[in-house]
Amino acid sequence: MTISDSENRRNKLVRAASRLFREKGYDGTTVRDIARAVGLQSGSLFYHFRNKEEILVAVMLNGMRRTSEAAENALARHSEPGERLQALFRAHLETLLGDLQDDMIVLLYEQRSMPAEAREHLITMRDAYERVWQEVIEAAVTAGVVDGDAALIRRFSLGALNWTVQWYRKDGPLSPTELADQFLRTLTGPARIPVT
Amino acid sequence: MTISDSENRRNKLVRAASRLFREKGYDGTTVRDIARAVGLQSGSLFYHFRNKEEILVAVMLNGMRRTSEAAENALARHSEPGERLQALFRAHLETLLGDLQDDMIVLLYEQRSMPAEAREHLITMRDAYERVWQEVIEAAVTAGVVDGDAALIRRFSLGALNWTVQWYRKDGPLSPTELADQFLRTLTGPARIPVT
DNA sequence: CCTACCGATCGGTAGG
DNA sequence: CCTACCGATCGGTAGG
Repeated sequence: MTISDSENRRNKLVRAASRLFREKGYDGTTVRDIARAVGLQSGSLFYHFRNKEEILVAVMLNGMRRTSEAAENALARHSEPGERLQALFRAHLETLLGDLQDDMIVLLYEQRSMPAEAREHLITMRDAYERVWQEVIEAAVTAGVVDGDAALIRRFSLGALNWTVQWYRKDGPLSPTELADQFLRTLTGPARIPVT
Repeated sequence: MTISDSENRRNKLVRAASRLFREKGYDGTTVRDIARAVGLQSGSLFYHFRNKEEILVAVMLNGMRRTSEAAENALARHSEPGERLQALFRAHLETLLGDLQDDMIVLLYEQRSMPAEAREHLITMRDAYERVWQEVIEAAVTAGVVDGDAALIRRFSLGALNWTVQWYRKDGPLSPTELADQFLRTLTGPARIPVT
């Protein structure tokens, strides 16, 4: 199966756009910036996308889809509540700080610029993702891995994790996986989570 | 002491701008939007500010200054490590979700649009603020109120707190103060923090 | 996919 | 603080 040249070019445009949107914001990025990044004239961009918003939608859906997939795959390999919580922390942070980091940051911070219909679709996907978190945390509470209200723990955890994009450096001392484990330990207290 | 009309107008512009920057982003807000919000012609705005960036700087400094002041005032009233940590959590969230919420959200999310010199000034202020957090958390670790690495706990906590602007609703069940206490309890585990 | 272009809007200024 | 305006740039289109 070969990837058509047009599809390939489209993907390059989406990747260039996600980097630019992250650096300069959606409103601060021009269609000329994006076209230039892949060696096109600005008018040619509209052969691949109907308008600028459509590029943003592609970036966001990409980030959201990969986040959900990573969580699913990680959870499929564990059944014990503490391990599932750990797998979810790791999957989230590995996706957030991995090679899709640009998409993820745009996903977190440019919701405002989304066209209404696509934004609603994204919110539906995000709600489903948060329900997964809710269930995993509820099971962890029941098992005594963590204490407290599950919804608060979920918001507390996702907030702390999502905020890492503000300060995490790849050349720092901790990998995303190690950082996820450290954060989880902060939440559970020492020695309540299995070491794998 | 009377406030001059000009100063008053300037303040109104800053407040209108902070609301607009929060709603539509800095790049998505035009000087015409801001001027219209206080009943001015767009050209007249430049009688009060040299340029658009200067308005953003005013909003950001406002938010950062009030955050630091709130923390100082809160800490001045406590000496016991657990109480100090609680006071800091409360002060941060009360400022973040209080009547300066627009300024605070702009402060958190529009750093990119700041002119270089003012941005460096803000970073200096933020570093000082985070050092206060670091010291309070280190004291709390020493006192056994929380376990773990102080720098990680600081980032975890500030991340979780700052993220509340994404989902907190004033008409929800918890006040900012109550939410701060709940979050702190999530961090410390049950019954390690004094109830006041 | 390029060339050539358009109408709209932007931040900002001059002169009063 | 308003009027009148400017040069630059924006997202997007027509025709090939």
